[in-house]
Amino acid sequence: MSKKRQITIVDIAEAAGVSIATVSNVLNRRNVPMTPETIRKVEQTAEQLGYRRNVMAASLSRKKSYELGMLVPVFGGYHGQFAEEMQRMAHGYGYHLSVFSAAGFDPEIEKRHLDVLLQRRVDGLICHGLAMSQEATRHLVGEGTPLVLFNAWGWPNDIAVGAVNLDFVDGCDEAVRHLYEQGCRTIVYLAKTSLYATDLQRRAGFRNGLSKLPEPVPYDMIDSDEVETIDQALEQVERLWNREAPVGILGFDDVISLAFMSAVQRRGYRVPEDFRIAGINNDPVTTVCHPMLTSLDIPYALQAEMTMMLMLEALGDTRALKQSPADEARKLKRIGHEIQIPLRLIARRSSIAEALE
DNA sequence: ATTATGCTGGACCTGCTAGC
DNA sequence: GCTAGCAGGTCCAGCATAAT
Repeated sequence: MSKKRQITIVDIAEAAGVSIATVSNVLNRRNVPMTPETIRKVEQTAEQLGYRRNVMAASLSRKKSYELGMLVPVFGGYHGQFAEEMQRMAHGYGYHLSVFSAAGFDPEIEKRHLDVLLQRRVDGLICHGLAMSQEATRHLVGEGTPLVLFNAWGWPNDIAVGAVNLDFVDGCDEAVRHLYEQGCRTIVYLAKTSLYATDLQRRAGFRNGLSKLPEPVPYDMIDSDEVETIDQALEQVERLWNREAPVGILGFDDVISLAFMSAVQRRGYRVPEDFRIAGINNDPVTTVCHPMLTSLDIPYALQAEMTMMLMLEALGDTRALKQSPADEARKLKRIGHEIQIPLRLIARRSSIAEALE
C-alpha cells in the first residue's frame, strides 16, 4: 500500500491564496504583523485540508530538532518517575523527550540507543551514569551534542557538560544517624551492587554515618544481589544481632526495605520494636504499607529542573539564565560541574521509637 | 518624504537518489 | 564519481501599499 501524499504548507498556501512564508508565520504563531483575516483564512484552510506539521522538515531548516534523548537503566521506580518529571520539564520548554531504557546496565544496548538518538539528531542527551566506558562515550558524543548526566559521579566535563546527582552520601549519613538516635545498636545496609555508582554513593554515606556515631556499632553491608532470598539476608542479620537493642536497617530502595520488612514480620519479629527500617525513594507505597516506611524523599522536580537548566545552558538557550532561587535556598551543592541535590529523611512508624505505647 | 504594515521570494538546511 | 534536484519547512531581506 503506497503512502498517501501528505498535506504541506505549499498546499495550504495555494488553497488560501497566500505565500508559504505567511502560512509558516501563521501556523507557528510568530510575532509578525498580520491581518486577522489572513490568520483566519490560513488556519481554516489548514484545518480543512487536515494539515499536520512535518517536524523533520522543520528540524532540517532550523538546524535544531527540539528533541532531547534520555537514557535510563530501567523503566519504573526512581527512573520511571524521574523520566516522567523530565518529560514534563522538557515539554514546558518546548522540547520533546524520547526516553529509552538500557535494559539494566548493558553497555551494548546503551551504545545502540545513543547511536539511534544521535542519528535522529536530538539536540541533547540526558543519561544516567553509563555502564559503557568513558572513552566509548567520548567517542560517541564527541561531535557536539551536549550530554547532561544524572547520578553520575566523576565524569570529566569534556564528555558531559554537567551532572545532576542525588546526594546519597549525606542522605544515607542522615539515615544512619536517625536509626542510631532511635536506639538501634546494630545497623545494616541492604545493598544492590548491580546498580554500581548509586550503590557506591549509598555505601559511602552509610560508612560516613557510622564513623560519626558516638560509639562504634556492629554493622554489615549485605548485597541483595548476592543472597538467594531476602530471608537469607535476614539470617545474616540475625547472626550479627546481640538482641539487646533493635536492629537498624537501611535498604538500597523502598522495594528492598519493604521486602525485608515482610520477611522480618513473617519470622515473628515486630517493627519497629525489634527492627527499625528505612528505605530510599519515598515511593507512594511507603504510606500504604504497615507500618508506614521511613524513607529518603527524592525531590524529582528539582532534579529535573536543574538537569533542564544545564541542558538549556549548553544549548545556548537564554531561558536558562532566568532568575531562580539561589543554590543556598535549595540546599544545592556544586562540586565542579556536578550539582548535588539534597535528600530529605521522612521518618515514619517503621523506624520511630517514641511512637510506641 | 518617511514610516509602518503586511506580505512575498528565495536562500538555505541535510542526506539521499537519479541522471549524466 | 560528480552534480543536480528533491523533500518540507524556516528565516530574513525586501517589496508594495497605506498612513502620517
